[in-house]
Amino acid sequence: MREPSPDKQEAILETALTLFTERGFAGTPTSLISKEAGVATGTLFFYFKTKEELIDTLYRRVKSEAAKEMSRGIDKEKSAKAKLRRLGRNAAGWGMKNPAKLKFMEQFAHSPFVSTSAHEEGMSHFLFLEDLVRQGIQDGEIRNVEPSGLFCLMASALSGMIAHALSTGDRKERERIIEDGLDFIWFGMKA
Amino acid sequence: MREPSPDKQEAILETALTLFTERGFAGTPTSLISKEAGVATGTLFFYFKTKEELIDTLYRRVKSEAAKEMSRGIDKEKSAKAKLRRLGRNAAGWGMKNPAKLKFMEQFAHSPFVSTSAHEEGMSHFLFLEDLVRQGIQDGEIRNVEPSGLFCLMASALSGMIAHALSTGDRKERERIIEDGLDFIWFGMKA
DNA sequence: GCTCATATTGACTGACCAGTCAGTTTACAT
DNA sequence: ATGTAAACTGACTGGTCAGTCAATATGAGC
Repeated sequence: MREPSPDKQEAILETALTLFTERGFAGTPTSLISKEAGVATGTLFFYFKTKEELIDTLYRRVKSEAAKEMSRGIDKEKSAKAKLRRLGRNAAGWGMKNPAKLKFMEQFAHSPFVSTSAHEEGMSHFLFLEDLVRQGIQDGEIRNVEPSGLFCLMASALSGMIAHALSTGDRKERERIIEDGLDFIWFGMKA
Repeated sequence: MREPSPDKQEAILETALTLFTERGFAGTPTSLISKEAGVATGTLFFYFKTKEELIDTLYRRVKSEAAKEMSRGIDKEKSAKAKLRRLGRNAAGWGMKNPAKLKFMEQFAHSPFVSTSAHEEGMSHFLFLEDLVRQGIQDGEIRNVEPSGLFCLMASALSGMIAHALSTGDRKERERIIEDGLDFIWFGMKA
């Protein structure tokens, strides 16, 4: 018997990530992915039944990783304000370190190539964030408006902020953009 | 001689808009577009040299229309706060009335199918917004941080807000989402 | 009505590509 | 060593589709 090689699957996923962000889903033939990943066409289809399954897996992974990185250490903070700020900084840090994954998320967030179920699963990882908002409202730290609305506003502002921070090469300026962005979000939410 | 028919070109663009948002760029064959638009394949390629030229034209048009609608009547307002609120309401109103166009913009904002030049032209229509922010800072109404950063934050929050408002059918709730969103944005910006 | 330029048609083509499969290699068990 | 189950290979195929083009329809000017 032989064991499936996590290395090969990983190589395929990583290559696909880069190529999909650079050339789009339809613009990248599976043959190119397998070639760049150093495996045969057949191998790609051994690990992923279809091209769609490949992008779906990729989407789930990236979303899940992003959510995990963002939530890192927020229970250590006690106030909603501090939690939110920590979360924002985590998000920014991850985005700076993984621009390809970030671009991938943006590019395929509304894409019909990614299945509805993958989109839903991706969303689900960020639900803890809505709870965080809800708790902040209960504690009187956050303005009492519909939490799901605040969550949307915060998430999109965050994403816009990171994209903008990435557009400059200067580290100092990036930090300034991030701090300003976090201020914007906090002032928008606080009671 | 015969004149090119604006009607046919319009029908093609309108059909393409719907199909692209529903099925993606690569997912919609030109043959389907022409069929649904009620013209022959050849006619589509008479009005648009390539499929890319078609989506580019569409992108430019939609972005330009969106910008125009958003800026409607903002010179009537005197304060930055009032201008911003008017702009936000315009944007929301347009988005509610043109969900397909909005979805198209979101879906293709980061798409490699749309040429760089079309992306740039699309962006350029929203530059007046950055000036508005700059003016507000000068007048002491808006917090003194880099205007381009504020612009990004505002734009992404706005877009997130509209998408969220569209997800409910109830008119009253929509209005609440919009008012809450505009508050969020304003509190985030004001001095 | 006739002419002519151009709009319109749709069958066709050449290229491309997702996914298959018959065969080959690998590594584990006995 | 040998058997064997599963990983791996890559040439191949069936289908699809962007874009072409020779033929035809249309309408403006005479």
